[in-house]
Amino acid sequence: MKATIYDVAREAGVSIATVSNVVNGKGKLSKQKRDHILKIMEELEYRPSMIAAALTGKKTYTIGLLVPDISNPFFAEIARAVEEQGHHRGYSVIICSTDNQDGRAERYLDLLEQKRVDGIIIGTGIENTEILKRLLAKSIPVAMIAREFSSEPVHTVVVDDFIGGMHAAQHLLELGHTSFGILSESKKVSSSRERVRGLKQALKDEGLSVSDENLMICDYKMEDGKRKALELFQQVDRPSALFCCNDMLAVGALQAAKELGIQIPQDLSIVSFDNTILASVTDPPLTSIAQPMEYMGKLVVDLLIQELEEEQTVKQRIVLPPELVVRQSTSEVRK
Amino acid sequence: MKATIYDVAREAGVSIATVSNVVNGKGKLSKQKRDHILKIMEELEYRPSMIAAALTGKKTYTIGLLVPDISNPFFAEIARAVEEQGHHRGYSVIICSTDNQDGRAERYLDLLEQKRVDGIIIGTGIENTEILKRLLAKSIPVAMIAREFSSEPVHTVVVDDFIGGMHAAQHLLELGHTSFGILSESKKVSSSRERVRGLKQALKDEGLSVSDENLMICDYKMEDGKRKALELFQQVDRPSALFCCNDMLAVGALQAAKELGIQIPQDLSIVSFDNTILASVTDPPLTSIAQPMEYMGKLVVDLLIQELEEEQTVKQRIVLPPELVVRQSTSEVRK
DNA sequence: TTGAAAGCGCTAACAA
DNA sequence: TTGTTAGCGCTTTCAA
Repeated sequence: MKATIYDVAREAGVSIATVSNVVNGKGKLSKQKRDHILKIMEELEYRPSMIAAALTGKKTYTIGLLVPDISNPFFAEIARAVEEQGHHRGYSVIICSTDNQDGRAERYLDLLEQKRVDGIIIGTGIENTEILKRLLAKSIPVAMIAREFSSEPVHTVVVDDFIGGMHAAQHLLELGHTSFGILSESKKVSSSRERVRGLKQALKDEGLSVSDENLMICDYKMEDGKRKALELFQQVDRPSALFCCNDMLAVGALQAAKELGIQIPQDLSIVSFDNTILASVTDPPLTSIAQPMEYMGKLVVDLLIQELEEEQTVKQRIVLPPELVVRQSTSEVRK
Repeated sequence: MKATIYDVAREAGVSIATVSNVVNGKGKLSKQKRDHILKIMEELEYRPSMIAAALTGKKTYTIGLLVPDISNPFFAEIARAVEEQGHHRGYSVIICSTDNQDGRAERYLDLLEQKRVDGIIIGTGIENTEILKRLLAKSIPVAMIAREFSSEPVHTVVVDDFIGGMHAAQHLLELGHTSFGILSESKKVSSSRERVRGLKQALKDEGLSVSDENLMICDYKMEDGKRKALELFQQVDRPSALFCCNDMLAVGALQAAKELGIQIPQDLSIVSFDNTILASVTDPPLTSIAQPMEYMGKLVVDLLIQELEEEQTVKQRIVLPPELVVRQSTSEVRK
């Protein structure tokens, strides 16, 4: 059976309080006695139960991470950064892939609450704002990453999606494009919404626009990007430039283009968003708006831990600048 | 403050035992009383503490997943499958990226033990077998995925790496190649070792071999694959075919080739392993030996849960067949 | 069918 | 400096 604090105490001839003290580095006791107890713990392979500790009021040192899909490279990189910084600060992370479904998110949130996690990082869109409001009302620390929730103050780390969308537009405009298509995620995903808004705004500034039939709403899956891209490409007036709200969709578009014999970038320029590993390895490599994923992950964790350790109440909203990375999926428009 | 079982009991005018029963669907009590209690729980937003439940002997319904790097697409897909099936069966998963460092793995293992996880899935190479032996000795359920640990019986789900290596060799041999290079991970990674062994065996069967200077040992990072590939490509007798132990390394090799102006597959054929999303989007797309990641993830979880719920002792070792997926990174050798 | 009470492994007063 | 003791929120006999 597993050794408990009682076993150690008995074996060492001290009280459990003393053992507890050496485990937590508290109290003053002779180095000799401490070493002795340490030795006993070693012998008994004693592993203090964080479960029991948590029950007495300590934290669980566990946080939850909600993302649409951990196998999506963007969220995989975010997760890695969160895990890294969490671990560094003494917290473990439980992953929760929501598939962008409110139902799943809600169930996961409930579960995390039951597991008494110390905080939750949300990187997934949640349509029903009630869910988030209820969560916040519970006074369990929450921080958002790569997603916004504007109707309530929450710690947030995002890239300026609107500016990112504008960057994409400006790049395409400089290349002479005048007709545009968009592969976006559902409007409930705040980041995609902003990106599209930024793109449209920049176009509008030049007296241009995107027609409704050229704006395709997709799932966040590659396959759906491909499907919707096929649809888009087969319309009568195919645009000369395509903006994809993330690399996954862009990869789908790339595949659709290949299937239809559309040459990238000669026949069609593509700008994507995120700049994950995918953007650098595709054929051709994708021009993409980069998000500093690693840094963002580190920041949310710090924000969250700051809140739950220092109970500070000023909610921060950190907005990082996106960066255009030009590769080979964009070129001057063919006259 | 959070509602406890006492609050519910008091409010409902029953004992905590009764509340406990309705939470767990045990005991027989009138539908009326049950509904009443359910209603109170709703009102109080009662969320039973799994921490407290775990302390009384119940499980934590949490498992740990050790992988080298969750941001690596292969492990991201494995993680997604593990999370999915875990969630389906009622378990949460804590991710642990070890960077292939024994030290990190050991610390994570200790932590998971303290958190009293119900079981651990290991998908990372651990050099020091003592660590694993100690873990197994503790009678905490363990299952391996995509990695082997042969000196002790453990539940294991792997692809037949040896056969996979042979497949790669056979494909290259059929294309007429006679000189080979290898980008492998460290020998401590059992899967890579077996893949290389399979490749070499198949070559040997044809009277061929790989010279030592053509076998490069890499980190599991893309950058290192590139670095080692550059080294390899700049040798006097550049091989006409390259086998990469995983997609990440192959992507690195692709980049090295591009940098040196080596055409793939005209100047060099590349076969990689894993068939992650990367293989399908690179330029050119990679011929790769596929592992059924999703299925493997589901299987380990089932194996692990079977062990920890039914305390069955016969350790299973499930070996799945790898599958050659031909894309455009391989072609007939140029005479 | 329901309740009282012991106990899970630990922390944190409070005493000694 | 060290020990005693009362919880933390739940499950689980055992009685009623």
